[in-house]
Amino acid sequence: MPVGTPGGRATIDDVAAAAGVSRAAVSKVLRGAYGVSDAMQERVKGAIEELDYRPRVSARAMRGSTFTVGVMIPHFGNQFFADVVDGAMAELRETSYQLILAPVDADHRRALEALYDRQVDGIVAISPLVAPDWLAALARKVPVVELGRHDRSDRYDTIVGDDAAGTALVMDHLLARGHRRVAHLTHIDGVRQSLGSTPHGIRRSGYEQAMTAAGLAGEIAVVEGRFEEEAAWRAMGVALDGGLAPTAVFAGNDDAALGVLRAIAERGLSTTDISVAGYDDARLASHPAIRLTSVNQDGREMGRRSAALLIERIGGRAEPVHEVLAPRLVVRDSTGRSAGEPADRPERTET
Amino acid sequence: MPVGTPGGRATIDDVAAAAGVSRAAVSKVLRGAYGVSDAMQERVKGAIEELDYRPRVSARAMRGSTFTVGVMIPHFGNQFFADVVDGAMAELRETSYQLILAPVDADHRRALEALYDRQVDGIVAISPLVAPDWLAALARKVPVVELGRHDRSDRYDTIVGDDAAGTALVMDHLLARGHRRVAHLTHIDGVRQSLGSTPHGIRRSGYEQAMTAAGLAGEIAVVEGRFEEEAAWRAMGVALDGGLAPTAVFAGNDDAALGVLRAIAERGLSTTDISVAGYDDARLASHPAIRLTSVNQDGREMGRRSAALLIERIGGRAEPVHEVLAPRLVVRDSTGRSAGEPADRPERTET
DNA sequence: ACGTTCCTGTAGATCGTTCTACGAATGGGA
DNA sequence: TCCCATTCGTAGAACGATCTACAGGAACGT
Repeated sequence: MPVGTPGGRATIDDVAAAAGVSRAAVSKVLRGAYGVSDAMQERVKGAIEELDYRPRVSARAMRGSTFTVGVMIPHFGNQFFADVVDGAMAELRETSYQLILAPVDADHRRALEALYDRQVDGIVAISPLVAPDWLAALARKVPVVELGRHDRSDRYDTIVGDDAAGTALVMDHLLARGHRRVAHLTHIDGVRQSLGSTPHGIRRSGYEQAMTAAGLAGEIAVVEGRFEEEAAWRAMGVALDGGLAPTAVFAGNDDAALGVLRAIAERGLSTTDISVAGYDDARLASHPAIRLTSVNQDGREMGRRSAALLIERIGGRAEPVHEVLAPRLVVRDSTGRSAGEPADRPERTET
Repeated sequence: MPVGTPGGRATIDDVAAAAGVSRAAVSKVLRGAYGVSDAMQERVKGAIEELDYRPRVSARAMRGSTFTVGVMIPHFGNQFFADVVDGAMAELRETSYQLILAPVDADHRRALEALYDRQVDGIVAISPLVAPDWLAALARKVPVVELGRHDRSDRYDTIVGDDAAGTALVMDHLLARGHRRVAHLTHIDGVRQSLGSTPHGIRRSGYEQAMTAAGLAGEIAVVEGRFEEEAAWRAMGVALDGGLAPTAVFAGNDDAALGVLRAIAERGLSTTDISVAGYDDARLASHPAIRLTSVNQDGREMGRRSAALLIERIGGRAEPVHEVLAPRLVVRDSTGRSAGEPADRPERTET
């Protein structure tokens, strides 16, 4: 955009007038449609350049599509979600689709509606708390791909990590190390029956099952916080001060794990006293100052894949696709470095 | 949105038909305009509810405004930027404006154009690399508030931290601790003369000035990376392996500082060997596992303030506003914990 | 010379809102 | 009874693109 027109915005009519052709002709050139001579092409492109003309998406939206894809993530600053966005962006790079994000402020549905109101051609969302039938209704009007939902609607596609398997990996690891007083930090939402269908719900019940199966039902201790560093830190602090004394904590995600680590460190303890494991394997987990055991989910790949599915949906696919990705445990020092073991030994992976 | 209309999307005409009134009447009710009886109000609202009608933003955009504010940040996953978005969202919460984000993929201008094409009513952007006159041209067509630009256009408002002052705080601190071989990790962009006007440019030249003023011109060592953990880690690693042996590193932001810390730790060193300071004072900097000395800029407040300025601009203000925020140094263990000093002493702040 | 075909370009309807200008009641005062 | 205000509601023209249907002309074959 060179220094543009002085007053308002140039329209397709301005371009047509400047090039001495009809409005329809300009539209043809813009869309690369059939029936345009080289001479006209030339003149129109010149006029577009000169007037610094850019078609309005809103006007286009009135007929047909916006070539815009909406992405909704519940929280910025979460590395995993950022990776998802990155992946989706990479997938869309070579297409004519532009990506926009709707930030979430408490109500997930409002963000989805905001995208819908703006007539995006499709939506990629991480909104595990939204009711299935509400989502199905939305998906009837605009293609939707959901990340992290365990329900299987035939109206929207889903991509989800196998949270039960991931949780089992973590719990097996901790229990194998001899831990008995294992606590869990969960994300508490306003919704009731989300236990079986949300990632945090499944991680929580997976924890409880694993404890029960190991004969440790009596040791089950769930700390209710949120999957953000600060909230988790606060909740963990309260729990510790209230007498909770676990030897290991399974935090529902890495941000929460960071909060747990903070709470522990503030009380003069370290991961040799209380082991900590997280979930997501955000980049920071591998940082030498953190060395957090975590469950790897490839956010970038998930984002990429979800964008690809969405494009298929926009292209007309009607049959639902549901993909489940296998998680991978990455063991680091935050759990069970035995005394004397070197701190910088290579990471180990279990699938 | 209850389970909605079966086929396409309900329009204002559908609502009018259902309520047995004219299209104009429905529009009046929607906008809360004058000249509506209670009875009609009632009927129309009923029909809207029943049909699950939501006005299309695109159609509204054809006449007047979209009540949408666009935000552009260069990079997700950066805590500081996330705070900015959070602040802007908080400021807009009670207004009728909705916020959308455009993610950036290499070209900052493309993201800004994407927002412009979608006819947002105003733009908040962090795009220090975009040329001033290009930005001025954009700002002539849509209100723009820029964060982190040191130029003062009278077409767009700016909010910026005093990077020169912040840099001086860091450098004074490091030099006062007796460091002489202080290196700097900068962000390298494709643009030439950005030295004097971008935050990273000013931080870099501030570093060079401070070194020169201290008679250490010969010790100046600038490592060129990017302000992301991974890129900074890589660049620092190369530099260290290439023989660079500083006693302190001033990283241009906190993400970069994390990368520096990683590179150092990987080589068997710690912050007692090489002090590290960052910039932004992201939440993570205060984490007990990191304890990074940094320069605090209140991202949330900046975001809040920029949204407020934007609303003023949209409301018609023409005179430019340029605000400069004073930074504050937060000293933590990553710089100069003297041997024997306890690790958990309270943080100190210098302004 | 005439008809057919192909290639370019145009007219004009259309999408879903907003909003001005106007018409139809109603009620009150004279 | 008539007139004028006031109130409530409607008709219809925008807004800026897309895209179908069509018109005009050139090229070609007979």
